[in-house]
Amino acid sequence: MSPRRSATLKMENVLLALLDQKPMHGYELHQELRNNKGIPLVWNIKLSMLYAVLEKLEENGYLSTQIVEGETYPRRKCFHITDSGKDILQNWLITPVHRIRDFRQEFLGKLIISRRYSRQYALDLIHKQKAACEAWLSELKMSIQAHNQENIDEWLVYSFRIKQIEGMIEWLKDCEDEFPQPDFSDPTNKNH
Amino acid sequence: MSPRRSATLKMENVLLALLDQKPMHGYELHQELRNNKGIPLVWNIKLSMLYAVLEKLEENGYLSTQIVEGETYPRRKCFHITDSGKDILQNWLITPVHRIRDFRQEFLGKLIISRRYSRQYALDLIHKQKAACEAWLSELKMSIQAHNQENIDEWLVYSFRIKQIEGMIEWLKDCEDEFPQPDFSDPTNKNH
DNA sequence: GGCCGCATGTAATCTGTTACATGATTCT
DNA sequence: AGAATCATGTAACAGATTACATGCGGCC
Repeated sequence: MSPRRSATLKMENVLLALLDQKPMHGYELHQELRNNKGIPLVWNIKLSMLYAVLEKLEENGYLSTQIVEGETYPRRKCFHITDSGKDILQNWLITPVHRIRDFRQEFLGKLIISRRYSRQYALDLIHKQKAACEAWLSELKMSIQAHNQENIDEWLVYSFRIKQIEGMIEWLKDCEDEFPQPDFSDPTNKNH
Repeated sequence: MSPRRSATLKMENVLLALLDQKPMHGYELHQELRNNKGIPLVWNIKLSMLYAVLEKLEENGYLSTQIVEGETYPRRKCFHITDSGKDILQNWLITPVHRIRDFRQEFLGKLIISRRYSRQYALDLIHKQKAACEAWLSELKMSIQAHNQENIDEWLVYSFRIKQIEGMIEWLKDCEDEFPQPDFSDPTNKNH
């Protein structure tokens, strides 16, 4: 009864993705995160916090658990991703972020994760995000047109956002070019 | 005894700045914020939250209060900025932000507020922030040099940050050019 | 009388983080 | 025996935000 109401997940999806590769217990997951090259640059989580988040994900039904009594090590609580968890993760990975402020952490997280699945995944995400950015850009350019006289404060804010988004778009283009390896893990068609 | 320990202020300085112009009560301050053109674009605060923040600022000694019993209106609690509050505000206004993620909200807030004091204030802030950005940039360029082979995840993160900061620097330069009015509120020398 | 604007706040909730508690195994 | 690592959590605290409570005065 009363599964804790799920606020929309953000970086928690990173955990789902790691557990989608292989089931792990909390401590192991934490080491996996620390050993990772890219993710710690955009997301850090303390061990005690990790346990709390995993519990929340379990309450929401995205993870199931299994106690493993070991003879050579203390008991472990092993987390498996559920079908519901896979749905949530899948959906997160193909959806661009909808707010500028979510780009620097959440979009980078998505991209790093999506690249682990396949190059095509990552490129699709990049294309969708570029479209979203271009929509923001044209909206902002209308805003700045509408207000450009008199008010400098508005000009400051809007022109800054425009510059930011232009940077994002340029960078997304760089990314498209910068994924060199032809994808051989996903040959020409969908899931086998 | 035990004045609530002051976490470093961020956007609360905006309130100090408005109260530095003239003392106001909470409700009035809130309207002042809403009527403002620039600030609501970077910072929104609900009325009930505002009261809580004002109380915190008072406990920290940055504001003092005075009850005003009116005959034609309900009783008001009028907030005045203290010398201590002026120090904090002054210091905030001349200090660039030290983390990239504080730029889009906190730096824009500083700049909008500093412009109300004088053009020279704003230009000084811009120069300092540009220097800080350039320091970040050269640090990041070293990081990306050190890691550029093999690891794409690191490249993603560092190259994005570099692009962001380059955008900031360009925009700061645009700002310098875009403050047209020769400052006549601060003629040639310091506070009279 | 009822609603809106003025004016102030409290209580509850949610989120994130840190500090602490516990205990087993392995290494020296 | 003592320290480090493995392993899991709870309790406490801090911060932001929402929802709710209260009461006056003026207008329709």
